[in-house]
Amino acid sequence: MVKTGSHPSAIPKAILDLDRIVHEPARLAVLTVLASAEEVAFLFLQRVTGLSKGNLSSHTQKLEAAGYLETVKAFQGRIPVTSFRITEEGRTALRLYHQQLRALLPKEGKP
Amino acid sequence: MVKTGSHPSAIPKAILDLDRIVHEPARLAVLTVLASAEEVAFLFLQRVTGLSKGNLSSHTQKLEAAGYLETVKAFQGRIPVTSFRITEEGRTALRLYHQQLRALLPKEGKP
DNA sequence: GAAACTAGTTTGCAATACAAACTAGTTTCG
DNA sequence: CGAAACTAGTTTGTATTGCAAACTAGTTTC
Repeated sequence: MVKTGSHPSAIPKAILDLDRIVHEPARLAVLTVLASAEEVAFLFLQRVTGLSKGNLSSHTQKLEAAGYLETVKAFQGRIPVTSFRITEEGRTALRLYHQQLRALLPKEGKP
Repeated sequence: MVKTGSHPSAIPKAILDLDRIVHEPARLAVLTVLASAEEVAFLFLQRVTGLSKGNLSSHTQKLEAAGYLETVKAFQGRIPVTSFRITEEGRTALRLYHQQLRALLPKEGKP
């Protein structure tokens, strides 16, 4: 029988409401790391995510534009070092994203 | 203290391994609906997802190209009706995706 | 038989994501 | 010293998306 009408679940539309800034895997990885530490250096982030520098740079810029992280520029001796901190907004967005995902995951062990 | 080294979790890289075909919200919504019924009509799918026709059409084509659904063309009277069925591969991919998400979601009620 | 409607596809455009190439400076070594 | 190689990160160009407006093909209504 072909489904053409009747009781649509609300889940499909909820999926479309996911925060695309967070949903992008590269950025989700970044936010996840940032959420686990006070401040994280660029190169550390690059190593743990495996992203290229360029790619990481643009994703962190996008996250900064969204207000989800802040960039800290400093020097280690005379070498420039860029680090990042997740903001409260970023933490909130990540938490919300997790909640939304939980809501749309079927209960463990469904056919 | 800035994090520059030490014990990287494996999660960040796992996030990057998510199946992008499934990860796109529009397609995840489609697959989710298809997984819940034997066969689903185009227009029904459009209504429950809220996607535009063009958008839905291209996503179903992409899912078909990935082998995750099959398209069934038929006539209802003299009107053409397109329906979709999830394939075994599609079901497997969706299940795997769910497992991966579960693995990377923190335990309920973490700060 | 023109106008309006149904069902879906193609198209063109804007926004990504990504890595190669570049910038700016530092350290090493002949 | 000064060229070569290295560090840290940004900018750029390109290829891929995601999306809806415009189109195709046919059907029903007036």
